[in-house]
Amino acid sequence: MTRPEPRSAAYAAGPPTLADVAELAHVSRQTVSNALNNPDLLRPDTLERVQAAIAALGYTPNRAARNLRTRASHLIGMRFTPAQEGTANATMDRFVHSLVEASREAGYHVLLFAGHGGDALEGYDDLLRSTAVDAFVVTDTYLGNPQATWLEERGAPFVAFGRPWDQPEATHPWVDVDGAAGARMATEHLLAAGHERVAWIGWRKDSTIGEDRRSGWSGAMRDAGLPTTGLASRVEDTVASGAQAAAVLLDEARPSGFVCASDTLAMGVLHALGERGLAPGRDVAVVGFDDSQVAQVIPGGLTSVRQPLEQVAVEIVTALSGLLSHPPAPGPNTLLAPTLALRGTA
Amino acid sequence: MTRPEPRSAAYAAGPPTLADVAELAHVSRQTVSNALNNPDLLRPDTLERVQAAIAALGYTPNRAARNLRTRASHLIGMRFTPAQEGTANATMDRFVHSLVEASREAGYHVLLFAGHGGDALEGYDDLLRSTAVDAFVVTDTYLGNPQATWLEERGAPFVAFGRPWDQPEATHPWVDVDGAAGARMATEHLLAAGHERVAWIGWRKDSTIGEDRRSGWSGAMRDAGLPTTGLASRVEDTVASGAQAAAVLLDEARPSGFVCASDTLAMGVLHALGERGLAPGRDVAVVGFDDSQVAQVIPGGLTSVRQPLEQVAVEIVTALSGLLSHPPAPGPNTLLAPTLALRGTA
DNA sequence: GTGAAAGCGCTAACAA
DNA sequence: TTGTTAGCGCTTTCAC
Repeated sequence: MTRPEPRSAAYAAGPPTLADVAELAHVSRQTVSNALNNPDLLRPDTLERVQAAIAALGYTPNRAARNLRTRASHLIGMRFTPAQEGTANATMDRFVHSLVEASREAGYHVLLFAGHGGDALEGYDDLLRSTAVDAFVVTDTYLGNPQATWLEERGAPFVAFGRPWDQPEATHPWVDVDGAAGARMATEHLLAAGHERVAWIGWRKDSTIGEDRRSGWSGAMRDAGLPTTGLASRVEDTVASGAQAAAVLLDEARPSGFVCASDTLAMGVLHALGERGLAPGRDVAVVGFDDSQVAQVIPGGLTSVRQPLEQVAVEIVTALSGLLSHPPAPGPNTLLAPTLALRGTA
Repeated sequence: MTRPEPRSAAYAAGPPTLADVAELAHVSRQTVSNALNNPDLLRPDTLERVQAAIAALGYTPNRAARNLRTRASHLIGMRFTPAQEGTANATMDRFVHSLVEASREAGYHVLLFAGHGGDALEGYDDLLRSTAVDAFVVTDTYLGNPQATWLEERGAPFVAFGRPWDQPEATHPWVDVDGAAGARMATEHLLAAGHERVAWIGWRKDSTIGEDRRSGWSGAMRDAGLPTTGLASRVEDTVASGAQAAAVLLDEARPSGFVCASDTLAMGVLHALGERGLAPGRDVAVVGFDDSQVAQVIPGGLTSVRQPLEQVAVEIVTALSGLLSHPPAPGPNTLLAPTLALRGTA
């Protein structure tokens, strides 16, 4: 004890420390620490006295000191990429909030960092080497990016939102949403409503996640004994591309319904329908993907596949907790089923 | 120096420490520290040798240790509230990313926390007392919430996104967007296009921010010598409310244009127009507020007032840096002008 | 310009 | 059950 006089809350030059609590409760610093971390070790009356002192001073352990000692920050790092302008993609907002909430319940906070221009890895490297975070949540695995591999090589704990499509040798934990099941659900919904010519507008072939969703559509069509030839289009994820693809399909294949890989593409379809005076939902059915705000607020609403992001976040934090426990207890990877948000277009 | 043998990067049991670098460069630990924090103090050749060692080991200072010593975390805390489902409000996503980016340039990271159910203050209190963050960014001042006052009482450094409308005695730094100027800009745009009966659909009167925006509309109308009687409506921020308000106004006041306090309300107007077979932009002009994804992707696009969130973030971080420097240098509060994103509806 | 010593606030190991 | 000792990795005096 080097500090000459203890600081009361009223005269605090800074937040109270363990020593202040100890002095007030007439115990040693270690006993206060135990009261916090191993309350079972204390005699009930001592514990009570210490807790009273803690409450009286409004004491909360200093994070930096605790982090230094325990070699843990209780921080989860995540690279935050904003929704692209001009698209309807908006899963991030919902996911981040879910992650923050789920992390809190597990005693963690979420630290955001940006991809430093070209080098996405730099942010990870910095945080890792400075031991600023305990683990990462990697969200953009679908880009075929090297982050997962890179982190795995370094033995950095992380959980991916998204399966390691391109890395069959990957062994890291992941949580994902079954996109194929989502597209199948959407397609079967249209088939059940009597549609027979259901078209697909998806992403370019190099998008594994897009191909996965597409397989849900083609599988459902095949299972129903319906042809798919000429009914599919692979384009960029923009409204204009969706509109253009829809126009071509309407001319050449006369579909009565569209299932799309994204709400952005679905908006393109609505655009194309509008230009032909066709009413979405009545003349032609449309289903999007992601249940974005756009799907929710456009007149009539856009039927869309909704990812259970809250559940994804919970599973990710569970996996993370397992990973960070001693000894590490990697849980099973989980594949969650999406739901279909029914609205006016289907 | 208690560690028996230095750890090379190859045999690292953990990340290298200052001592490892010192040993490799044949200098003392303090010299390495100086090389990092006060390079001017070193002789060029020593500096070079130390830097080589740092690079060789891939050394990055341990955050927890540095934080403990310097009593700073280089973390900025922010309460993250997700966009409400069923609305078009989506400023958070863009703002958070801008903040992360601006913070990075100033050497900070962003730590997110959730409002613990009812008690929004709890999250702030925890982080503050555990000295987990250096400062806060407070975004939801418009709710008339007590956070700003609460933080100010405790002398906690923070910058608000939003003026302290309800607290005239507040002296904390803030950055805001001039909502009145935005609504005025939108209104004047319609007036310049020949509209004379421009209606306003805004929020309830207890929303100061809503009243501010409304004043931009009414001011522009007054300046143009036009009447506003019967041309305004105050409703809840939902699509349904917007649609209902638009329907009433169309029946009773025959406006040729609408300016709305949000894109959500503007979508309601589009809804109402659609039901009457009126074409947005051609028959009736509509302007929203926030330039959400919805505004960007609906067929034809929704003209909307766009907040300069990137700039807001930069100003906030600037203010924060001033606040956290020694001695604190509070900058001037800044009020930024929005722009008008012109699209099909106006 | 460089090195030695001290200590930030906490917790792990051990002693009493 | 409680207290003592040591030290996490870093930076800040202060000698040299």
